[in-house]
Parts: sequence; C-alpha cells; structure tokens
Amino acid sequence: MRSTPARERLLRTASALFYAEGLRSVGVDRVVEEASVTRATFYRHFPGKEDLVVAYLEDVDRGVRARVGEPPAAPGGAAAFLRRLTGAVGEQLCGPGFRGCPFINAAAEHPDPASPVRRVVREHRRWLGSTVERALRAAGHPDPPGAARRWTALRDGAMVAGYLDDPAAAQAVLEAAVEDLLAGALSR
Amino acid sequence: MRSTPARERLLRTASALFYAEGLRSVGVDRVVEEASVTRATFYRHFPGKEDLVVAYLEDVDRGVRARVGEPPAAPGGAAAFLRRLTGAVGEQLCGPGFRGCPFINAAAEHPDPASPVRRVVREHRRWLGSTVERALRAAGHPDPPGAARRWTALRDGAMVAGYLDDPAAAQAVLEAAVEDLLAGALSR
DNA sequence: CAGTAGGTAGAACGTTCGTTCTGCCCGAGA
DNA sequence: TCTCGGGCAGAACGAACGTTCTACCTACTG
Repeated sequence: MRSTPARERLLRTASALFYAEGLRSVGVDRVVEEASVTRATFYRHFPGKEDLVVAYLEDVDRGVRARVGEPPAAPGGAAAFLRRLTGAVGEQLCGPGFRGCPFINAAAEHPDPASPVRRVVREHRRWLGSTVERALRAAGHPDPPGAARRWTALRDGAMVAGYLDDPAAAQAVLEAAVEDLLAGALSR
Repeated sequence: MRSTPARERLLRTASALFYAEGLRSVGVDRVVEEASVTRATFYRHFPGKEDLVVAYLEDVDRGVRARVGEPPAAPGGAAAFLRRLTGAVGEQLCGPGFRGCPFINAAAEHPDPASPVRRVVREHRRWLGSTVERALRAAGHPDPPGAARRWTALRDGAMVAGYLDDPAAAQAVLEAAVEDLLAGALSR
C-alpha cells in the first residue's frame, strides 16, 4: 500500500508544482488533474494536502541525502567531499527552473515552527549542518562547528542569490568563499 | 489622497500580518477586520490585494534605505559604515518576532519574475548590493563587486539561519565572517 | 451653500479552496 | 470462485477567497 503508480504520479507532479509555484498557490485540484488522478484516489493515499507537502519535502530530503552520502574519514577525502558538495550546490543554482531552496521556500510559507512542514525543514538543515561539520572535522579544520555554520550561511546565501540575482555569479562567489574557508583546514 | 489615517492603519496591520504569517495566508478580510476598516474603504485606497502587498514591501524598502543611508567617502568611515550595517543586521536576527527577510520570503511566494512583487524585491536587492559595493570601494577593498556579493551571501545566509536555526549563532557567524571580509580592505 | 472625498455598514458576487461522498470497475490473492 | 483493495467518475459540501455594490454619514473646501 506504501507505493503505487497513482501515488507515485501524485507525488511527482505535486513536487514539480510545489517547487515551481509555491505550496499555497498549488491546489489539490491542480495536482489531481495534472497527475491524471481523481480526488478520491488522492485522499486514499494522503490524509490531507499538508501530508502531500510533507511527503514532497521528505522526498527531496531523501534524494539529497542519497546524493551527498557520508563524508570520508581521511583528511584529503573529507576536503574533496566538501569541494564536491559545494560544486554540486553551485551547479544546481545554474540549472534550468532553479527557484531557490525548497526548504527555505517552504519555511517562508509556514510560520509555525511546530508544524510538520517546519519539522522536516529543521531535520534536513540539521542533517546538512552536521554532515558538513563532520567533514570539516575529518579534514582537520581548527573550528568545525563555526566553519560549518559559515558554510551553511554561504550555501543559503548562494541559494537565495541563485534564485533572485545572478546564478553564475552566485556560483562563483560560493566556490571562492568556500575555498577560502577550506584554506583554514590546511593552515595551523 | 495619498496618505490618510485609514490607509495608514491598513498598511501597518497588513505589514505586520504579511510578515508574520505570509502573503497568501493573510486574506483581505483579515487585514480589513484587524485594521478596523471596511472592505469598501480598503478598495478605495488599493486597487487590489497585490497592490497592498507591493505597498508593504515598498514601505519596508523605504524604511531600510532611510536607516542605512549613504556610505561615507572616507575609507575609515566606509569601513565603519559596513560594520554598523552588519551589526544592525545581526541585531535584527535576534529581535523578537524575526521571521527572515521580507523580500526573500515574498519571492518564495511569487515565482513570476515579472510580477510587481518581484520587481520591488529586485530593486531592493540591487540597491543594497550597490550600496555595499560603493562602501567597499570607498573603504579601499581590492575587489568591491566580488566582496559585495560575498557580503550579500553572508547577509542572506544569516537571515535564513536567524529564522530557521539559531539567531545568536547566526549573528556571531555573520559578524566574524564580515570581519574577515573587511580584512581584505586593509591588506594588499 | 454646494460639492466632493473619505469614511461606515452590510449584503452579495462568482471562484476556488480542501474535503467527503456514493457508485462502479477491475485484477490479484485466498 | 470469491473477495477486497486500488482506481475511476462525478457530484457535493461548507468555508474562505478577492471583489463589487448600494446606501448613508461627515468634514472640509471652493
């Protein structure tokens, strides 16, 4: 009952619509119609619209975690891991249809920190931050927690600038700034 | 006809609601009721809801521009200007009811770059970026455009982290990172 | 004194929202 | 063979959305 063609179609089209147009802008009717599924089928798989939103974010979260993986323990490998991660973010900015970070955008529409949506956002950000921190520690950086926060700030800033300003410039700035950040791992 | 008590009340309550709860979440009825104004009065002052949203953002933009002012021409003054600006952002993060950058949040709900809302967002960001760039140039930084983009990335990242993560930590990271950025103005 | 702009009060418009319901069809497992 | 869950079709719900309307009152101002 977990996964079925109709549910998969629902989640895929909802993901595309939610990301491209916003959470509140996209109605159930719209999703149902574009997924070629009836309302009854939708409510058979999801208790309500919010659960679809949560499923969308969890799906993105799952995808990112799978793509990023675990940071290696070797110092050189950990540094390469961070460069690869940063490079992937930079490329994402320049991709077609980029509209910023799904989690940041979702949070903008959900003020209540206790809402299920914000919970997913929080968990995703916590995972990302701790992963980067672990990588920085493995790379031998003198201040892993501080540098991880700095990396996150640069990443979030790049996500925003990639959406609202110039993607290519945001990519260049991100990579240069992270390179400076990683220089701290060698010195000292 | 430009400014009147009712219009002022409308704009003030709308601003508070829009920022705290999001643009699409807040309906006209809600604004009208909490401003103690009738719907007829609202539509006498604003052609539609979107115009109220634009007025809200333009009001924030006006306030920020007035508070920030113009960067001084003297190198020392320009550096102090940037420190003061960064400090103000950092304090904003820790203020009660902080819910991120109004412009970033507004853009999350408005995908169409041609929309009036996105126009205001674009103009605000352009002004902020060019102001910081001018200050960096006055401060004698070797790469004003690049450093301005870096500052903006850090500022946006701090805005996001101040909303979604730890405000105090975001403030500390922002100020430390900007201090490093300004160190480039002295060297070389 | 008349005209006009801003305000209040309240009903009403058509749409869209998220959600629920009644039926009917089909294919796979007991 | 039967049953039962997944899917389809379509109507319907109440609520909220943004918007428009009529009617009357008040305070300037030319």
